[in-house]
Amino acid sequence: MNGDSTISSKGNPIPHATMERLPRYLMQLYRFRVIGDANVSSQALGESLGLKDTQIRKDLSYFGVFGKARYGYNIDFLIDALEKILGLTRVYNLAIVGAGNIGRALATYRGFESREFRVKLIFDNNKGLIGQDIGGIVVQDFRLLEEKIKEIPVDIAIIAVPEKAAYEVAETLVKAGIKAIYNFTPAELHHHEGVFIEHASISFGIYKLAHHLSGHWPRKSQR
Amino acid sequence: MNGDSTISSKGNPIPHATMERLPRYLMQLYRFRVIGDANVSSQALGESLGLKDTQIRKDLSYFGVFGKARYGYNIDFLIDALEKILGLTRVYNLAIVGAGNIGRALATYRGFESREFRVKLIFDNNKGLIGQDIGGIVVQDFRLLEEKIKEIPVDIAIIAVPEKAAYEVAETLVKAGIKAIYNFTPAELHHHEGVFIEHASISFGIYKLAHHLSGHWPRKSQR
DNA sequence: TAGATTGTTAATCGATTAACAATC
DNA sequence: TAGATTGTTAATCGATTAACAATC
Repeated sequence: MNGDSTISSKGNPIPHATMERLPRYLMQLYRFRVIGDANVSSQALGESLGLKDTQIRKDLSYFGVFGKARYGYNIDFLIDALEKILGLTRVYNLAIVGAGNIGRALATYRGFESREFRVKLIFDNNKGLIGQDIGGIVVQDFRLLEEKIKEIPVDIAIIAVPEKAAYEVAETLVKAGIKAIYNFTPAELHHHEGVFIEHASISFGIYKLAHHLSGHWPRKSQR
Repeated sequence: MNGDSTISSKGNPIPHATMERLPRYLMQLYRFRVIGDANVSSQALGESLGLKDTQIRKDLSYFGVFGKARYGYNIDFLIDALEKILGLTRVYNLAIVGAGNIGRALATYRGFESREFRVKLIFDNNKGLIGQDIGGIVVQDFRLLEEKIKEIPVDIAIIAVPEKAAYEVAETLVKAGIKAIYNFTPAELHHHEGVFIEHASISFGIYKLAHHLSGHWPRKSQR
């Protein structure tokens, strides 16, 4: 979508699809570690994720050599490698824009806090919400964003406002120097040079389910 | 991932990627309609979504003929067609399992209610939550799920519980006859024959942002 | 009519998988 | 050693895009 090319440690471009899978590999490795496994084969890992073993080996091969023939992959070592690849070796400060239902849920989402993502700031433009405490953080006036992120540097901003407001919020974030945006609205946010935007659409997935359940569509028709 | 093949009105299989894009087309067409446009070219639609015009035409061509040379696509007609394709011509009853932060946010999410998705039931196993009212719906004991969905038929179940509990919840849902599951946990849910499962991962997207921001990974190394 | 835009075919590009030598 | 499993090459598969005749 954007000129999204990352280069592997061997100089090859990393397929987009590979990058999508790595977090799933990492999560599954955590699960294996919890149950006490020390190593895992590409076949076992693939099976647990509904993927072919060759897919796993190819994906990992972009980043170097992690396995041993006959033994598979050392889980601790591979976890370490994937954490490095995914940039999970440092802490990321998050700002959430929008203190409505979704924003509040994300502010206290354990999946962020249990990893290296720390919600530091929450903004809204609703006077009824400004000043409220959400999980230990006081909601700030959105108009103070630029000022506040000078005090507390923010790595990733989450947009959790109504769709209509999302475009303006994105503008403001980009102008304030934010380089990574996680968009929880259906808004189409593009064209911001040098800014990474990830879309986490809440409702799009349910359309696919609806399509599956209904299983019909119009025939040729019209003119 | 699963043997996910849908067949178009012309007998061709519809690419997975196409199905992912259709909801975005539909949303963008709503936006064009709101501002009063009557038709749109594949070029204009593509530009607004960061896609090539040929991509749009090819995607639509799987389902039949919707455009007119020289005029592009009639927006009302195309919206109608896409709604049919996506199965948005009927109402879908939703059940939410998990009345924590995410579950609550989804229960009152406008993006569902404003479309043809109606939250009808909310379940949890936490005594402190059972009996609570969330947006007009009383949280029920999860153990009563099978019984309750006999009274109120449910088309799609949303899983919004802690990951650990997700596997068991999915089992229960499948046993109760649910055919479509929208999974908001990082759990890997597979292998349920005849059941459509969509994953709406909240945290995976943020790993991609972290990777972009960090832009490093291990070199060859180890043995 | 002339020009714009469609739907579709063919070419390109990218991602997955099968096959297999290397190796533990 | 024999057998299992890796990393990688080559073949396949699928998705995107360029090109263009058809058509409004």
